[in-house]
This record gives sequence, structure tokens and C-alpha cells, in this order.
Amino acid sequence: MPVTYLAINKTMFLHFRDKFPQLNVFWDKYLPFQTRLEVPTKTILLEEGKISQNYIFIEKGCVRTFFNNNGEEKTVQFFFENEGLTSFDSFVNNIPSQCAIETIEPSVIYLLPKQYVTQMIEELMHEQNFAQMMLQMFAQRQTHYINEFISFIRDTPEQRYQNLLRERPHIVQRVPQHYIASYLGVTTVHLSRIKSKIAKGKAHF
Amino acid sequence: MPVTYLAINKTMFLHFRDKFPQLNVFWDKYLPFQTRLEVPTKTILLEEGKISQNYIFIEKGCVRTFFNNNGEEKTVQFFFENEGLTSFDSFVNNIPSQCAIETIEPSVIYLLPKQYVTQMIEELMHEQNFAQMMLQMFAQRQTHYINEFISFIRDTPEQRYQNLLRERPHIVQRVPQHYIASYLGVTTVHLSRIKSKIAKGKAHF
DNA sequence: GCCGGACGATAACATATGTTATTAAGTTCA
DNA sequence: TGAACTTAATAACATATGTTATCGTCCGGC
Repeated sequence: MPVTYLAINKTMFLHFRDKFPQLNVFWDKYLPFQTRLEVPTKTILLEEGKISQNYIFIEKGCVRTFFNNNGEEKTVQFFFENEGLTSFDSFVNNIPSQCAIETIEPSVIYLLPKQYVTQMIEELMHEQNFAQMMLQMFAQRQTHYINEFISFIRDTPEQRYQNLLRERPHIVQRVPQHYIASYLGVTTVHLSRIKSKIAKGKAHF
Repeated sequence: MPVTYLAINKTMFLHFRDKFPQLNVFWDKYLPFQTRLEVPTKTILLEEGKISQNYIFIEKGCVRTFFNNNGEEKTVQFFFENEGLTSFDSFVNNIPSQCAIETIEPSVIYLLPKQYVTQMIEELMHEQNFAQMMLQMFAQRQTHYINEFISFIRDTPEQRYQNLLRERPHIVQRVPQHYIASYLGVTTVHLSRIKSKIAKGKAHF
């Protein structure tokens, strides 16, 4: 069971602030229990195989999640400022995470211990529109993963790179190329070829 | 936005019967509103681009979901007896489905019109453990799609076929090979090569 | 300033996969 | 039964992608 990401994070809170203003109260309430950390690049925030003990919120910087496959690292996802993540499986089922979480820039992060996350969800369950909120949050996460899945079925690595350039250019700008190659499912050599090919195609004399 | 599948179906009901016995009441209550259909192979149950109007439950037979990509059909998923499906996006957002749904065997299916599904969810929201139920249901669906996604990142088409043989042999047995090729993301020719290679590897003299 | 390591481009070659065409076996239906 | 169609295997060739190696640049530590 790989890592999935808990839908309840600050991004969601910000996103649903208008629809569900009561969320602000909860976010503020749990702020004091968070630990602020300043960490350098390549800091492991969660090791593969460990049970996640914290909800991670990114104030500054960015992180990636990845797993080890026969000595080769496979990058699954990137997270940036004002995004939060944790292992859904670890939280719901208390099992080891299949993915590691690592910073790829010097970052400022906040850790909210598991017990408070559980507590916050418990409290949230008594809210009026909780079910509706959950539906929308999960639909959003699910849509993300299905789109990734569909993209692998439908698109070539070159098309996937073009999609990334078009839809999430900040990733291409900020993330080292070998992580992007791993995310696209190709080698660094081939990503380099793809870039070269695109550059030649765009060149006009 | 591609098709995703509503987590609330009979499989879920059967699966969660012990934990949430109150579900049986709901399932029974909505049985009378379902239409029974006997349909031949290659019956389109939902066209790509149409808004899904029914929740589909399979009593006998099997179906696939697929989308058209430059004239080439890409199979996304297979469903069998006692499984239910519909377009999550169509239901939540009333938008056209990106996938078509088609029988690949003579089948017996039940259709529950959209209005009753909505009504059932509304009623379910007032149940005691609804939030808990939703969490588990969505976690399960999400895990499925993430596993598909991870499998594309990690495995070669041959490994994906071996996984299919090992974990879901009923698919290989019942589904025509060209649909499986499309599901694995390769051509029929290459799947044939893979099978041939595996057969030679297994041969012993 | 020098050095070593991380990152990225490129070349040469190997392997995997796609494309097209051909053949054959099984199915459906008149 | 025969004709048309679907499905699957195979061959020959084309393209995409992986592997290994080399080179150059940039950057941080000393």
C-alpha cells in the first residue's frame, strides 16, 4: 500500500474557507501544537517503512515523495508552499509508509503530531457539513491520482513532459531534472533527449 | 476529468455489512427502483461525453470502461459480478463522462437512476457512522487508483501482466486479450510477445 | 583559487516496444 | 456448409527508450 495524502490540510482549509468558514476555527485552534523546523535540502522527513507520526505542512520550500525500487528511486509527487501531506495509510491503518518524504530545497516546515490530527478529525466529524466537505476533499484527491494514472496510459513521456510544462511549470522550474525524469518514468538521459528535441522543434531561423 | 467510481455500491454494502449493519436497510429500500436488463456483448451502457444518468450494478457478466484517444481505445478498468460503478464526476458535478462503459460479455445489469442515488446518499449522511464509512470507502477507492498509478511508474508491461496473472487471474481468463493489452498500455502484438516469452521461460524439458 | 561532487548534455550501442502485414484458428450467421 | 468477421500469433522492420561512458559546467568547502 503506497502513501496517499490526507485531504485535510491547510490548502484545503484555504480552498474551502468560503464554503465552510467554521474550518478557520479548527485550523487556528491546532496551530499552537505545531513544531516549526528549518531544514536543509535532502532532509528526510519520513523514512520509507516507518509509520508516519506527523502531519507535515510546508511554509517555505518544497518536498518530494518517492520509493525505492531495486536501488532506483521513483519519485511519486511534489509538494510546495502552503501544501500539507502525510501518509493516509499510516494515519488510518497505523502501517508503515511505502514512500519516503524528503526536502528538495532548504525548507521551513511545521509538524503536527498524529494525536492532534486524529483529535481534529474527531471534532470535525461533529460539524454540520462535514460529510459534504469530505466528499469534495476526497473527490479532489481521487481525481488527482486518476489523472496521473490516465496520463500514463494515454501519453508518451514527451507528452507528459509537455503537460508538465504547460500545466505545472513551477515544477519544471524549481525541481532538479533527475527528479522530474523519475517522476515522468524515464531516465535522465532520455529526459535530456526530450528537452533537446523540443528545443530544436521550437527553434526558428 | 476522467470517470471515477462511486464508492457506494453493493460490493461496499456487502463488505461493510458487519461493521455497519444499518446499510442493509438502505440497499433493500432502493432495490424496487432498479431496472433489470439483459444485454448482449458490446452493449454501450454509457457513452463517452454523455452525462451518466444511472448507477450500474452487475449481477452477471462483465464490463470495461475506456476512452478514445486519437481513434485508439484505451481500457481503464474491468468490473465483474456483484460490482457496481458509475461516473463520480457526473454524479457530483453533472459533467460529461470522459469514459464509456461497455459490456464485454452477455450481462445482466441493474440500473438505479441518478435521483435515487442522490437521495440514498442524502439519507445516509444522517447515519451515525457515515463519516467513518466514507473515510474507509474513499480510502479503498483511492488506494486502488494509486496502486494502478504506482504500477505504471514501477513495472514494465511484462511485470504488469505477471501481476495481473498472479493477483487477478480471472481478468486474464475472462477478458479478450486485446482489451488486456490496452489496459496494460501495450499493443496486442507486444502482449502476444510477452505471453510467448513467458511460455518459453516456463517450459522445461 | 583549487578541488571534488552534483548536475546535465551528448554519443554509441543495446533492448523494448510500436507498426504493418500475413497467416491461421475460432465464431457467427445466412 | 461456406462466407465474413473476430481474435490471436508471428515476422520484418521502424522508433522509442535504456545503458554506459565521457565531457563540461556549476557550486560549495577548504
